[in-house]
Amino acid sequence: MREDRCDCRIIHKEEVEAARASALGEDEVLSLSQVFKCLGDPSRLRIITALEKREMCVCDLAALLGVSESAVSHQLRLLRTMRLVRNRRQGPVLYYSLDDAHVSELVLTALEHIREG
Amino acid sequence: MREDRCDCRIIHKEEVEAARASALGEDEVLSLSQVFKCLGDPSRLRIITALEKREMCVCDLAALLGVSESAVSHQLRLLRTMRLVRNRRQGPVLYYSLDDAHVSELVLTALEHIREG
DNA sequence: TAAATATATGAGCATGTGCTCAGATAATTG
DNA sequence: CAATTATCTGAGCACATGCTCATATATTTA
Repeated sequence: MREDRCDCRIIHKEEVEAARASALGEDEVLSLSQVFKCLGDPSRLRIITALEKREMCVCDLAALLGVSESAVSHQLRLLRTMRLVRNRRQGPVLYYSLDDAHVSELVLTALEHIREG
Repeated sequence: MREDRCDCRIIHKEEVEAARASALGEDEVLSLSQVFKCLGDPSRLRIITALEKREMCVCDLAALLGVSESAVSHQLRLLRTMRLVRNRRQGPVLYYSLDDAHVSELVLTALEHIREG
């Protein structure tokens, strides 16, 4: 859609050009947004903050959140897709834990942000 | 809904109790999710990453993203509500910039995460 | 104060999201 | 292998989200 828009409303043309030149690629912006979107849900955040301290299985997470195991399983799939959590199987039970340190770091930084409001 | 669910599906009762005891408060989880949700949109992320390097006004941001000024304005309102950006007025023009260092930090951490995939 | 510029806002609509329900899959047990 | 337990998955529905369009507000200028 960019093509059929006129430039007459641009106040600082050079700033816009500079911003466009240094902007992130479309793919990276999309991946970034998916990671944040994944964190942008209360249920998934409660899962993540629980997993910060211990690994947990699906039915325990469901009990903790007070929602169905199906719902938790759907959420965990999303979190796994974005590599925010991983699991290990022990018999029939899948134990979930955070995938790497970035996840805790993101939550911690955001917590700082809202707490200093 | 938690009350009318039986506990028979809990495998590790003590873990669940411990998790529940150390869980974040409902309000904080909600605020956290709103911050991440705010970051979880490509348009808003493009705004934020542009503002990391320079302050910009609404119409320039609209030109940069290739969307209407109205759309940008709506997004900026959300970002302002979550204290992710702030603005200063210079005559009729509002210049937007990032609100604090947490914002860049969040984006940077998430970038690291997706780049090491 | 009327006109122009820059931005904000509300309503409405198309699309996305998160849940539930029903059923499938995987691992263990008798 | 049948039954049980733990988890996964697809479909469908209620609600949220992000855009556009029309209009309102704010600031400057003539």
